[in-house]
Amino acid sequence: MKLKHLVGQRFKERPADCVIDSHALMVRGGYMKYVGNGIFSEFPVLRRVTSKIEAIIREEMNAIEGQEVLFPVVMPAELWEESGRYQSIGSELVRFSDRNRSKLVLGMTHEEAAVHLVREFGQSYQQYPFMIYQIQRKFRDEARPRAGMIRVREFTMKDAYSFHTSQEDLEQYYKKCYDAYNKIFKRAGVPEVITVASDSGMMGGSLSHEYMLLNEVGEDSIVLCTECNYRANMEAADNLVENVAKNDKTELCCIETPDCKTIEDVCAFLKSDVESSCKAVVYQKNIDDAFVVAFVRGDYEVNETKLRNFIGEELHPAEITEDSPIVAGYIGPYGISDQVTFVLDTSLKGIDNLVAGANKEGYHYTGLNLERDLCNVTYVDIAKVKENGICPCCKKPALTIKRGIEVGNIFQLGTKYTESMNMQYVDKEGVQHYPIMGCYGIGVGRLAASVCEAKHDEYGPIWPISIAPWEVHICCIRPDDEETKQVADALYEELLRNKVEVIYDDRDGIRGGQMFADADLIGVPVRVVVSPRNLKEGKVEISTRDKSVSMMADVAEAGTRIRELIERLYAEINQ
RNA sequence: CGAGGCGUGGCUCAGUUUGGUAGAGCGCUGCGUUCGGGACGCAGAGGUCGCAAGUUCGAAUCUUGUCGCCUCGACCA
Repeated sequence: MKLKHLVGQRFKERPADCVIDSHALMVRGGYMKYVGNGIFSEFPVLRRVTSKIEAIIREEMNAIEGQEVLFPVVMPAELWEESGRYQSIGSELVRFSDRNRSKLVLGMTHEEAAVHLVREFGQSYQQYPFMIYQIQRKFRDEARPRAGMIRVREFTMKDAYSFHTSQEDLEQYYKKCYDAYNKIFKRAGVPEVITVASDSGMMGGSLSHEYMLLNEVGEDSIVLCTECNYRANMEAADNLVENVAKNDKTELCCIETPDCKTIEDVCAFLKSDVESSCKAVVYQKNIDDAFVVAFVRGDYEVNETKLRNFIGEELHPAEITEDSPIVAGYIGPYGISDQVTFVLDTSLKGIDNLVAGANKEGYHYTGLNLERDLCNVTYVDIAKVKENGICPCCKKPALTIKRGIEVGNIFQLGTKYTESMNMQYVDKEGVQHYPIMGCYGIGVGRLAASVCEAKHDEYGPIWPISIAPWEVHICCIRPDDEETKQVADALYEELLRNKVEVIYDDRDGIRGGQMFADADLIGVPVRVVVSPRNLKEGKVEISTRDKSVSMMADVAEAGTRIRELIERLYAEINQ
């Protein structure tokens, strides 16, 4: 490919609306073009990256007996009504009608389509297990697309669905898929992708893992243990708290605390510790606006995912008015209105002498002892883990919190979809059962953008060779010089003959600086500079994008040296 | 959906306060000089100033409405 014919313009200035580097570089480098909110087209450079990622995924999925299929993007609403998700999913699912007023949806995930495709095939236990997958576009009407290709509305995803006749079989396959995913990320040049335990969310099911690329721009908080291998998404991380009983039980007192609406105010006023105060966070159920109050120790935050899972309903932050059965700023578990559901976090357990709101404007209780003063006290883990928190695995206070980009996930789904959509098989004894499912996803475009985010410098992406748009970038400086042009042309031809993927810059009238800047933006791992200056010594210059290799090679040997270098780069990734 | 910011050639932005013939740099076309980290000169092309209504002799500029984008929040396999 000659660079002068490559579709997609590169330019110097950082676009104003790009917040993260990968987005700016991919726009500047002619990788992608904005079409609409959260919607982009891919130029050839990016398409070459994403198709390489797709090829790697395909190989690894096929290697664990995956069978590639293709589901439709547009599906009749009936299919989604069968599983119940036509109702249960919010506006993220695009719903519309065709000319006959038939209700349709845009595929945002394909569990329904997968079950639909195989429910006749899977009637006998003898067909199991099997896995089907596709690599396809999905549309999700995200509330707020952002960060370039990281969070978009339309995107390419590999989604896989496996079907099993026993939980043991699912678990065995889940492990295979777990390993296959690690291979995929390693082959894509990001072995640093880690797995974390995750919350299953709307997918349902029990066990699930997310694959995270640790990066500051990530949207997820990841809890890691520095002493053992414990890793979890903040949403799913267990929070262990050990309160040391002080045995200083005192009487329950109601004390006037004027204008003390925050924990800090109250603690300052009463000269008490935040650690022996009780913070209230108020939510309302989406379904009927009923109030739910979460009580956590003053220095903790509520983990809304864990709270939502415990309540079993969708929640939203409360709007407290004068008619509400609670008094903003003075909410406490003792004497709270019985119209309100409240949950006590485990961080409150074992505190003898608690400060909490008195449910009365301008008053707090001191000396509250939950087990003594309330009946039937149960504690639920609904708080966010804190830095240096106790690891649920090794019990050491060694937890740390980092940001991560979710590039893939795997779920043990169970029978949620096979039951609701009535997919059954008969076993040896002729008894009907619902197959057990697993599902496994990787966002292709997000992975490309994440790799760019993780591996770039101020001049452009530094693509791992396995997913780079090309393997070699030849810069022919001064193509108006006859010998230079001849040598560069010959090298280009030789590499093409040897099936090397090469992008060739032989533009006339372009200065070296601009050629290098363009090459940096395209981020090809091996760069070859053919110029009059080098040819004076009978050499061409071969270097890597990350600057780890830089050498001069004789013209006659250049092709061989380049191919050796390419092999070495592949070997480094696959070692 | 809530709060804030911004919409002026392909890109980055000035001009808006105080209304008076639409600007610069990059990019693009042609010619010339240059030629290893985004060169220079000359000559060009390209904009209903997001859209609509209003005020005015006159609106990029003032008013109202509307659409879009960005950020934070809500939301989220």
